[in-house]
Amino acid sequence: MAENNQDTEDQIFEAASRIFQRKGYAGARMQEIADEADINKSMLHYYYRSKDKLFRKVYQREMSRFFPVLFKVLSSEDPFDEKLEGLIDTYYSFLNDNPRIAHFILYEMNQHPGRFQQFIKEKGVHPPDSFVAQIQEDIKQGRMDAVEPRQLLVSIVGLILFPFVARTMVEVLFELDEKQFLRFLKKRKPFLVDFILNGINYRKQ
Amino acid sequence: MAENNQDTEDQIFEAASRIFQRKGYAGARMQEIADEADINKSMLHYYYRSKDKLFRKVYQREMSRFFPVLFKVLSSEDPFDEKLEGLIDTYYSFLNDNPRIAHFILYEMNQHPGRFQQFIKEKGVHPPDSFVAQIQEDIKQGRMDAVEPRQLLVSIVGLILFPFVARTMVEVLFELDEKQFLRFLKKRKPFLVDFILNGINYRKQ
DNA sequence: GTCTATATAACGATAGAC
DNA sequence: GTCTATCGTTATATAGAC
Repeated sequence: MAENNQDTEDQIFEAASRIFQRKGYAGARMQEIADEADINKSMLHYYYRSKDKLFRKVYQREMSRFFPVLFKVLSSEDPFDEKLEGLIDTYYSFLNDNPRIAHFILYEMNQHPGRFQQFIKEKGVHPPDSFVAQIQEDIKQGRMDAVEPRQLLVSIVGLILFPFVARTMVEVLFELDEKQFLRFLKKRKPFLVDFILNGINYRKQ
Repeated sequence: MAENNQDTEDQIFEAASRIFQRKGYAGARMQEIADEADINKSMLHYYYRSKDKLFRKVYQREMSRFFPVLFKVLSSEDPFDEKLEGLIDTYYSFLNDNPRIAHFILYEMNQHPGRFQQFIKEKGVHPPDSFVAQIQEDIKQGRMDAVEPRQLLVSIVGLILFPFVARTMVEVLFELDEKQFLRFLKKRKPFLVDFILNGINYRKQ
């Protein structure tokens, strides 16, 4: 009882975030969010007016969390191989703490491309120029094959994200329980570093 | 008018398949499916009883289309590099004809893991043993690095699927219109072959 | 088999007491 | 701010005429 304003508001928000990530906008129920927050359903409307407005706030925050994690690492000064390792480590622990976020983002993004585009423009989110420049320099210096930076970036992100997005597929087809799946992920980190560096013929000088 | 039984039934089914793939189960409306099929809404219930039953049939068919495309190519007798090229070609043209299917499958799979597992067991779907055996043989013969076959398989599939699943992300972040995106995909095919073969240090003998 | 009309239930949202 | 009760809409599903 007597839990008030900011606490209640946050509690609703976090509950909504979990439910929307789990069920998507259309599949989520206001009653379900209220139950998850252990709060009366009418409080949701009191603080957020409507399901749509509540969803938009959740959407904004999850988007704002997802992309900086990715792009911040990419814009560091480290050489490519170290950067790659850093990215994989950072991304894996982030996705481990937010196992549904990649799914949520990919799904809602395709559901409302316009909303996503607006978000990206307003926030000025974009792959760091310095990353592209670094790759071009590495190619010029003969440290890697002449690859298209965008193809490489999509490949790296895809390789990292895919097991999280397709977790059920991996678990069921390979008959892994949760523990075995986590071991699979752990072994994937060194595998990916080797695989990607080999893939572009990276050689440190 | 006067279009009867099998035709009507199929028309409903195909319309439902498109709408469910576009909106997901929760987001799809029976009225929307009826409109898409250009058929009276009560016909949906006449032929399929309920939204749930209609969805399950669509789910079954899309699953039954998706996995064989993947696993059939993998179980061929071709050497690894040719198989890889064949897989990329086949998968790309399949995904091109069914641009929403990967999304649909990944989403509904995670929404009902139990249903997916049941489907996989009943249909006996699994990665072909011959593919694993081939990789082990190639490693033994020194034709590729000692990689874990499952990590490699997940990587290949992820590299192919990701741009389709994250299409909006790629288009918006790279500021590509539809035509430019298709060119990106086209250039991706040779890129992927090189990238993957290099990634495991494949050398033909 | 196909249509219109309607039952039934679920859900988002609001009113009003405290 | 929090609760209960309820309104208004929309969605699925069915009844019944043709």
